[in-house]
Amino acid sequence: MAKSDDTRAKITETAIESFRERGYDQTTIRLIADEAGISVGNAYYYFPTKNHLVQELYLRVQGDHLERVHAAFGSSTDITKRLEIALLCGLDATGPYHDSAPGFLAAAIAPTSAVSPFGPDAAEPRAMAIQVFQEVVDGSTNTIPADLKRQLPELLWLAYMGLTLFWVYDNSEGQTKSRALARGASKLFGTVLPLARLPFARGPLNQLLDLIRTAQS
Amino acid sequence: MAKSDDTRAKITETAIESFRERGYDQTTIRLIADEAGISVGNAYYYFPTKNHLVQELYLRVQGDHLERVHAAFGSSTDITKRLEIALLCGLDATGPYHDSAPGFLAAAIAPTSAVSPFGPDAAEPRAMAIQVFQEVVDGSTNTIPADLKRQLPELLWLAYMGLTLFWVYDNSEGQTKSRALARGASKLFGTVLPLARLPFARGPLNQLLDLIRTAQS
DNA sequence: CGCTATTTTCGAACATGTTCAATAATTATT
DNA sequence: AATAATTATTGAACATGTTCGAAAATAGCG
Repeated sequence: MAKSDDTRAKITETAIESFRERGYDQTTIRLIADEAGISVGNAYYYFPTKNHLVQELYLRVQGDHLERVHAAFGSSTDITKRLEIALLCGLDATGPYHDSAPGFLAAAIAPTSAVSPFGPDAAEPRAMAIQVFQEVVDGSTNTIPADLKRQLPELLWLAYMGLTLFWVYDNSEGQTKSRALARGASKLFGTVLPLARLPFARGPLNQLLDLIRTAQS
Repeated sequence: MAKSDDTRAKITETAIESFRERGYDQTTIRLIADEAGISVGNAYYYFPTKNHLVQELYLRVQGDHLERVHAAFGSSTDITKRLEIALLCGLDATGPYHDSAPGFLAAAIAPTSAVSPFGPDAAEPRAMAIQVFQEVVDGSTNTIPADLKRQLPELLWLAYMGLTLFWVYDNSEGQTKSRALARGASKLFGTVLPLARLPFARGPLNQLLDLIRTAQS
């Protein structure tokens, strides 16, 4: 099986490198096959789809995100700060791919696609992504209503997906706007979260949580 | 120019019909050309891209949305009710295309695509879409802070885009979940909106509006 | 080892969006 | 009306993701 693993690994590495350097569109299967020294058909023996190769890249990026977050959390225990760190580290991790982000996004968006963040094929990278926000919540010392706290990691992840969507369309120099949005959103979250404990906020909050639960089911 | 217009119209009609019946992927340029009785190259003389044909479909659907909304508003002057109507009518208008929604979405999502809802090529359908929510606001008798009121149509449109995104992934029978989400979100909006007038809500609200303004600029 | 079954590899073929040089049809000009 | 210029149309060609049947390499087994 060593030989087989070799081939697979060579394809993966070649593909990821090419995605990094040339972007999604410019990376053709024929190119990958050439550079990996194999045939086109052989690549398809290991990866049923070009998007399955993209998935390998996602795994790398998610791993990078998690690493960056760990390095950056430091001793921060305020959930607002931790959220900001998580969002900014996410932007840092995806930064190098901004140029060809549209291509990747288009590949990811189709629900039937291998890389749809909601589909079964992407369970692993998705779990890693949610893990980041799980740690944002778990490492915080803020007092948060239990039911909200339970849903928070997934909610924050969803917000992060929204930020990523914005980032794809963000043409500001160095994606400054996205970073500003990340900071501003974290801050806003920080000012709104304490309100969740006020009695009159329970109504709308429960409504919101119910709504999201229904949508997820 | 009559002949030219004829050709263009025949292409448009054939394409829209095919999109309706066969969906995005199954509708190939060769098929359109065949059914329209012209050559492939000629289709490209009028429409630089397959997605430009999708745009024609969007225009229809947007027109349909607006019509439905007008018919359904009736004498409702409560913004909550009007919002619910607008959202549900949107789902009604797009309903027939749910099966091939992923294909359309993938085509629409790329910022460089002709059909990106944020790009310049889609200015017309986007204006129509925002128009719907402009009417939601304008026809309401609720008292709303002026600055919020100004941004509201665009905000609601953005929320509608989110709903549409959810709808694409919604596999419940008849997209029941999306409808429930539309109703629930409207209701929630109805309970939260009055809070915007309370003094202590000004802080977070202004923060939010600022944030969005920054993001848009 | 020799033979069979399985795994791996190959490259041609296909479908489809798109491009382009050539040709036909139409319009404008003299 | 004749000619030049512009517009419309064609079909072949190209790039690329994907499929597939055949061939080669490898593993399992007597």
